[in-house]
Amino acid sequence: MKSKFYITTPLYYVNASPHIGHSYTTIAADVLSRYMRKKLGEENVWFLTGTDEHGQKIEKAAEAAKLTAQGFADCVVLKFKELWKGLNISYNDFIRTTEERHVKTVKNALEILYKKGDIYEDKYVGWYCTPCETFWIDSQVIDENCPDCKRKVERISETNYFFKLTKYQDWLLSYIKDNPDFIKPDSRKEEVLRFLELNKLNDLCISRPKERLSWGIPLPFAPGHVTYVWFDALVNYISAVGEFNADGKYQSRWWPAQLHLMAKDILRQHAVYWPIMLHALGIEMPESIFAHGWWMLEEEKISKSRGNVVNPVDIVRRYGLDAYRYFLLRDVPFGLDGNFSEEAVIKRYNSDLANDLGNLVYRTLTMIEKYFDGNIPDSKEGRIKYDLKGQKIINLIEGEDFVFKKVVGKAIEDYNFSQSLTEIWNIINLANKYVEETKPWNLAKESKQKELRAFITVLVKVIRNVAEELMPFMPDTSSAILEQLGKDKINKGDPLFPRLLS
RNA sequence: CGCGGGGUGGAGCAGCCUGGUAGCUCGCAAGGCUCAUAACCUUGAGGUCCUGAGUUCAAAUCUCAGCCCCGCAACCA
Repeated sequence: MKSKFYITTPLYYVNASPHIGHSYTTIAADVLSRYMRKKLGEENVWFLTGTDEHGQKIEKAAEAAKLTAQGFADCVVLKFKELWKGLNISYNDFIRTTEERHVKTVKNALEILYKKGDIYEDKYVGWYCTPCETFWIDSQVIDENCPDCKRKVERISETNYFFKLTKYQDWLLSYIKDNPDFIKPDSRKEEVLRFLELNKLNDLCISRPKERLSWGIPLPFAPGHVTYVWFDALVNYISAVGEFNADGKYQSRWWPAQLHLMAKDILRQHAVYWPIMLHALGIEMPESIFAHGWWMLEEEKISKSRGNVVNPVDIVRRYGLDAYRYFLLRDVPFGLDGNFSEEAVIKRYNSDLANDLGNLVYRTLTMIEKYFDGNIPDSKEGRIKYDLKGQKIINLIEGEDFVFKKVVGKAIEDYNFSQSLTEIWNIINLANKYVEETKPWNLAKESKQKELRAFITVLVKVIRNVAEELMPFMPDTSSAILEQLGKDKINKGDPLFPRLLS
């Protein structure tokens, strides 16, 4: 692990409002960023997100909304930014592909590749599906219909510009093989490898004539054409954190990225197009690319006809922000697909947050009020003699090896968020058991103050450590817990997660 | 021969790569306890690990064949 951490989400396409999927990727990136800031220091972490705003779909959507393309994009960007604020996303930078810094870098990149001969002009003859913005060759088209959307395709013949993917296919294949951590998880890496082994890449058409698409970045060497969306969008990862100097050398404090995070549907672009673009530009590869799974909406069939789609804002309003963040990262191992349902959210909320965590904090606070008059016993006051079980727990959290901290951190660094949370819950459960085994109410009756003091100290330490480790996942909850335990006089107040009736 | 994911106690999953007493969470049942949010703790019931064949001393785990389910849509993470 390097001493700095640059992480990105994909640029979200602004042809509509953000949904659960966007929030998933971004929350995961946020958790990693927060964790890394704690580990490496604030100044050594850079978290980038943003929006992809060019292309035909945007142009069309804007038209439908009776706005200019830029005006339309501006509106949707606001929605994204609002959502990120609502989800407590701690991004350092938000880049839009319509910003000058980005446009400039894209143009530079295009120019460099053109001069180098990696972009060339050619006549394209074939079929084009306007709604899909996709080119098809004869064999793919079925009765002059788009194989994807089944609508009529147009026969077109036009001059376009192509990027020489073919030239670098072998290089990419061996790069991926030589760098086993480049594409994660492994199953995805295998997918890409197999794809590269079994197929011959086609050169990528990276332009659209202006007559057909005006909403894009013009090619510097062919002003009658604009760039294709993916060529535009991927470049953001470098345009946001650096620039090309006069010699065409890219310079940046943050590059290369430690991690590009995305969902599995855009792995191809990130694992094939992007590395080749970088390589052709003479730029270092990102350290790794991670493709996570999808959330399947359980009520999908219903929601399609009824039109009520799961909206992150609604879930947060109903169950709270941290419950949402917790659910997404806990319920399904990162990388696999999951099923989203409110029922599942409620289950997690009640059993994990209310019964386990919330209740542990609450019962502990109550005991501090009851047995110690609201003052947390000072652990410095004399040596504390823990009982055997208490000592075991203390060893886990503050023994030489800091086992607890280590296993939680290790899982996060492996991008295994659910595992990390499971480890945290293991110690929460251990603490709940410890209460049962120690029976503090008996100690109180027998006025065993010393024992009681040691007992409470164990619980307080567990809770503090849990809050500490939970910070990247549930920042608000962690702060609330630490604040409560930081007061001179405990006032337990309301439970953190009141049970929900389902 | 389209692509991809998957079939493990009532539900949701882990285990499979690197074969060797089948594990977790929820639910259910009984009991315990009272500091606590009808919470917490203990114990228990419940499984042909899709089918068949093969490899092996040994297969949920490896090989082959077959069956079945899901997505391939949108706001596409």
